Amino acid sequence: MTETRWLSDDERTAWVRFTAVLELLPAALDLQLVTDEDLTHFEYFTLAMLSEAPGRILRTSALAARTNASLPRLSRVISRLESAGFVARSLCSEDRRATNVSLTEAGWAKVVAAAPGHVEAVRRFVIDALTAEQIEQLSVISAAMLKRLDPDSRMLASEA
Amino acid sequence: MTETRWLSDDERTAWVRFTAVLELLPAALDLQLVTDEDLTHFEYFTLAMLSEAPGRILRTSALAARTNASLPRLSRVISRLESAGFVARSLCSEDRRATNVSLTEAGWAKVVAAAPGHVEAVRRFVIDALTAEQIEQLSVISAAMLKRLDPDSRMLASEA
DNA sequence: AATCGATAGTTGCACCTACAAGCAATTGAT
DNA sequence: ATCAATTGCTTGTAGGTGCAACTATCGATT
Repeated sequence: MTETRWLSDDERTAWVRFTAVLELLPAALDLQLVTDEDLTHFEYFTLAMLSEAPGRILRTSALAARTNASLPRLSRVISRLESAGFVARSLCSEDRRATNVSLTEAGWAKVVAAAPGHVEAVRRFVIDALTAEQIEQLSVISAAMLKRLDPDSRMLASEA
Repeated sequence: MTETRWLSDDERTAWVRFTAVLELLPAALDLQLVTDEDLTHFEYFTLAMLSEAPGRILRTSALAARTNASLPRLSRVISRLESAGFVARSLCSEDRRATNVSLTEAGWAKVVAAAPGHVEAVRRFVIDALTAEQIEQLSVISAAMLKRLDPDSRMLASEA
């Protein structure tokens, strides 16, 4: 094994701060959605991805790719959203193993209702805390990290 | 309610990318530690915080503050680390409600063994993906977000 | 010193997620 | 046409975390 390259003081400071953000920000966003809309961030994100899909319908595995969720996880989340009336499952005619998940009217209404509060939280904790220049920097920096974290950009791709 | 201020295109791009990082990075760091060291990132962080404390000992609530954990969560994590032999509980002489948690020799050895791999992962996914200038930008940006997320900087403070 | 409220920590219960096993449908090779 | 391997999704089981309830102790007041 080669010698460990420890972090410099500047690197360490940046990392400690960034780690704190990684810990606190998701919790803060979740809290807003759970208290205001009774949705976890992941549930909201799932509904949001569906709402942006053409026809507001997606196959389960396509939705899993967009939300970076495992199939088992997504399957249960869909079940919950289904019993809340926000999504509906239907069979896929092309491949009878597959299931399509579609956003119901109630689900669409839920996204529309929840979006402003969520965006407001994103502004409060992130966007409005930064200058336009810093937002651009964050964008570039995030892209650089994503190249390492997700080389195939499965997370961002709208499906080839 | 006032009119929603939606995100501009640039803001939205930055946010989508940053969200992906928020989702992928913790999972990537966890994966390295779990597979290589059989420790969750939170367990590692707990041991690391203890290892940096004077005398490698801390009261449970002080440790909870440093790790941003609820007492119930930390209590159970300590129980696990204790049965693994990495930490030990002892009674606090000054306040008999409190418990001190100390790092054992085995716990210290575990941190020492795990640190290089973890730092290497941090480098691989974050530090080495960025220029020195970008690391400085990330540091400043994180600080700005933390001011909103954690106004009292409980997370970073080494306890007043 | 007796008491009431706050604090330190643990535990019961419910929920969410991961991993692995399972079932059904599809694809590819013979 | 048939069988084996793969794919799409669901479910059984185990483990981690949050919230609320609980015990024990401390501190302040009377």
